[in-house]
Amino acid sequence: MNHDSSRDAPPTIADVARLAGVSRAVASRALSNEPRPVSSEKRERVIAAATRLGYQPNLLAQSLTTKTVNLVAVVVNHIHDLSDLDLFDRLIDQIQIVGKQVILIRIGSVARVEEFLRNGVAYHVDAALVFSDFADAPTVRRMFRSDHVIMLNGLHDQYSPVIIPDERAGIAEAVADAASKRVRSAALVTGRASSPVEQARIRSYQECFARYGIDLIRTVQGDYSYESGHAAAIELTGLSALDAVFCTSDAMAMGILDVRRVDFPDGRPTRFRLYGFDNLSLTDFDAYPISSIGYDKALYVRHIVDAVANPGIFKTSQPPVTVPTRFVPRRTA
Amino acid sequence: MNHDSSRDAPPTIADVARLAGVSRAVASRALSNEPRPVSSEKRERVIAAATRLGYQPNLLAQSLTTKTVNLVAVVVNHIHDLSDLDLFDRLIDQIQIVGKQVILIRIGSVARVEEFLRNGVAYHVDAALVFSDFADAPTVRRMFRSDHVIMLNGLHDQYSPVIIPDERAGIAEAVADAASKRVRSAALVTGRASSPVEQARIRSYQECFARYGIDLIRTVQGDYSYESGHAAAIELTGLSALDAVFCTSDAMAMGILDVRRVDFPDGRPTRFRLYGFDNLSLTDFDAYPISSIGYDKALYVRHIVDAVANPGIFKTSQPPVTVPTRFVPRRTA
DNA sequence: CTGTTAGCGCCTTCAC
DNA sequence: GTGAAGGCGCTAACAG
Repeated sequence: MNHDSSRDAPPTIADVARLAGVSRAVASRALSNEPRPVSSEKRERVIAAATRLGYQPNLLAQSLTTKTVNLVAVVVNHIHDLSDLDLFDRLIDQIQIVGKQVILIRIGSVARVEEFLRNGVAYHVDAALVFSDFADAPTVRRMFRSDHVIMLNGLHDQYSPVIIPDERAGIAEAVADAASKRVRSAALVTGRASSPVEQARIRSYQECFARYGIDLIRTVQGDYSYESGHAAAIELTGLSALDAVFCTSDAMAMGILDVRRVDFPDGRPTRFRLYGFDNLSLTDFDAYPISSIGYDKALYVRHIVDAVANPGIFKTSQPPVTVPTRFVPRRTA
Repeated sequence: MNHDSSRDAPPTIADVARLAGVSRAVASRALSNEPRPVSSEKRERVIAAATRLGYQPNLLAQSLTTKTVNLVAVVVNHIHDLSDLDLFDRLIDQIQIVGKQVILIRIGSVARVEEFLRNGVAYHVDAALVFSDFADAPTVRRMFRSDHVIMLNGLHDQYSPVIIPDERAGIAEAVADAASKRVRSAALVTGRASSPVEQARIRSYQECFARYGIDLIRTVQGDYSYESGHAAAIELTGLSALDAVFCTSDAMAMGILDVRRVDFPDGRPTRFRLYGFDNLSLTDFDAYPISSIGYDKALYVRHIVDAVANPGIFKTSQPPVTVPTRFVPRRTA
């Protein structure tokens, strides 16, 4: 059934060694990426034999002895949000560049986490990058039998490296922008308050509002989605003395913009200013020129990949690596 | 360094067996998902021991004997397009439900394919799902040392299963819709013509135009992106006798809509009708009510996962499994 | 039902 | 520089 090779089972290193007329050990050394003692004559014979057989090493077997699988787990709730597009493509690319492969694990719910733990269906990976907020650090360490979990979801503890956007800075800039435009009253549209990241975000907004004397007259809970933005907009209609609406996701801001589009001719605010969060590349579309808060995704990814590639440098209780966020003005504010 | 277990190295099945006072084989059988002969008394002892140790099987070692890795490679160009969001989340979820994990492999270029082949960094997976059009069937079989590659990119041969949307049907419906609205002349905005899928798509449009006597007065090449839609719109301005514009992606249609928004008050066409392709969930946003062509993504994914889970049923030269597409009217047409 | 044995494919000692 | 031997963790096959 193999349409590119004459033998049935894939060739092993033993086949290569036999064809080259050397021992398995020599074949192994010749094929290694590290410099290992082999006479250059035999090395060439081995490489020729490997090529002829179309030999591909079995990485699984290799991992069994080397204890390094070159596999990185990326654990997510789902890849559904628009903001995911901006991040994961880059992340996967960079992980591959450092010679590792990505196992993408989708954890739609806590039930899924428990199932994983029960059945042990998770590979023993070199590192796990945890975006999902359904799993905390100890759980993930257990899932992958590895201390090398990198927590990106806010559920970290002192034992694992952490990389987080410093959202306070961007929020402060956005609120300062509003204050400079004489905003006195605001509404805040939030996501799921269960996430620690979201809780911190909300606190930052509240602090900044207080600092600038902006009156937070209404908080509406959404779920980051466009639809929940729609709903929030309806809940906010009628509030007359509303100078600005801050949303903790761009998608929700998009929903609000669409409901209140008459108030934004050409995207510019006539009744209230609109601030999003995430700085989606989607806001480059003409129809959604939403002022937002974002960070340098390339830098974020670089920090993550650094942590993956250099497991040694982390020390217990080391402070999180942060990535600065900043306000990105567009027409809606 | 293990913060959830007293021992340093992760426990192996030998540890579990020792603690339970049984042989490794019995422990293995007791922990197996398949029904294997073990006395229920020993089974319980083994399970208790495994729980106490926090034992997680090493899937790598397991694979080495069972010859099945429960790993599926999903090979993509990138996950950048909006249409990807609608598909991959579902796909990964369903693959996990049948008990397999996804290795997501991003092949940004043909150079990357060659690098993969040279370095042999690809795991020996149970199946490879190929969306990327940078790799053809023989290449992918070589990459993964597996005949079980499922080609979804149009580059298939007779030796591997194929699942493709039947795009002709949806295109025919869309063009019929246009014809029924007295469209006589049209422009076509395409993606990269190098892809066989795109070539077939273009041919389908041309055939349908001919059938209904619609005059194809201009073809513009884009790259599926929003930006290329913008550019195409500018290239199309000035064509006076233009009744309809068909795009081979929704993103390009969105770009055109934004440039010509004055011609679509409330999304409804006043000068020409606009047809997209993909039926993005994004077109549920109020700002982009684009008539499109789409298929049932759940059905598509089901066929793919069926093929993954049942490697046996495919026979050489078997015809492709198709998924019907249909026209989805919205306001722009 | 149970335990022993023999590998899976690979790499790494360790003598030579 | 080389090869033989042992072992990574696990399960299949075999005797009992």
